[in-house]
Amino acid sequence: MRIGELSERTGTPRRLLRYYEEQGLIVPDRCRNGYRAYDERLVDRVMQIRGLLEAGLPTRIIKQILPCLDKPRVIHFSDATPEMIATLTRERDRMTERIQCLTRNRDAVAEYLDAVVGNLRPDAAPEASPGPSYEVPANSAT
Amino acid sequence: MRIGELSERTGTPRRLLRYYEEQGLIVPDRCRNGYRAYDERLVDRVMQIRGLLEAGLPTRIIKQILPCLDKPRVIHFSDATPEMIATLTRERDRMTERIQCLTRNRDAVAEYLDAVVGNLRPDAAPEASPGPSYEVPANSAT
DNA sequence: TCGAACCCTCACATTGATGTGAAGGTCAAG
DNA sequence: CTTGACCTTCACATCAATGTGAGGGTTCGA
Repeated sequence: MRIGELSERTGTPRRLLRYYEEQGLIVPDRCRNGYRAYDERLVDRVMQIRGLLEAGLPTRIIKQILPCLDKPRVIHFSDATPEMIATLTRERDRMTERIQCLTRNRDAVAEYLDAVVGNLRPDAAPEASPGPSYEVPANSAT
Repeated sequence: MRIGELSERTGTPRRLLRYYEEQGLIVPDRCRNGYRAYDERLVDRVMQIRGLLEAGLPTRIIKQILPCLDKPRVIHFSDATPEMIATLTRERDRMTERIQCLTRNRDAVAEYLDAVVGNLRPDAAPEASPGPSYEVPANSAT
């Protein structure tokens, strides 16, 4: 497929697809006329890239971990230098930290929301703890 | 404490502490001489901010979710406008997506690492062995 | 043959999070 | 009083990710 279709299917601006290529994250073929030709599998890959970028990983790191994520478990020993192992280990741990931080804070936000909508919408929420120190204003329904 | 101590205790450049203040994420007092005076609790708060930034949240969003995270569960109903509820819900869901994306990819990296160090020596310095790619025979769990 | 809808490269602009440094005020110790 | 280690504000620089558009080629259907 060409860049326009990939762009639509991934919700990614063409500009960024070219940028990811420039950063070495994806490597499309070229048609005879110079147009980029993307493999079907790049749809998933692009969304994976976007997710990782969204989660704060820089392209430099994404480029390094992408080869680990291919379906047929193939170990490229040329990539398995000591530095690469160290990098991957470090990134794995950093990702774990991010996950923990995000989880903690997501749960706190969710708890807050439960408390708020529990007061505003008594039909949708299960019983929250009896209100310790927050007060319900007299607000109109919905 | 003053900015230098907070900087050291959080591993955060002074520049960034002033930046976070400019963005409304932290609000230090001021001594009579104009120096910023930080409360002890800001140590945790700054590290929380850094974690969230690291995880890809912009300061604009962090500013909005921070008030939900205070220990004594106090609902500020002035913040509980419909737009605020919508924002928090959206951000909660985005955080969940990030967590899922990070978890998937972290696990893949971890699996890859397990396979690699499972073949090399898990503890000693691995050797830089040039060579082609190998298919790793079906490996069991660690 | 023309126009619309694609594609290309190149290049500059912007945004958010940072780095860096200048010019100067405060304060404790020598 | 001076020096050094703090602090202040201001401002410009950088970096990665992204926006935007100019200038131009390709393909296809009316």
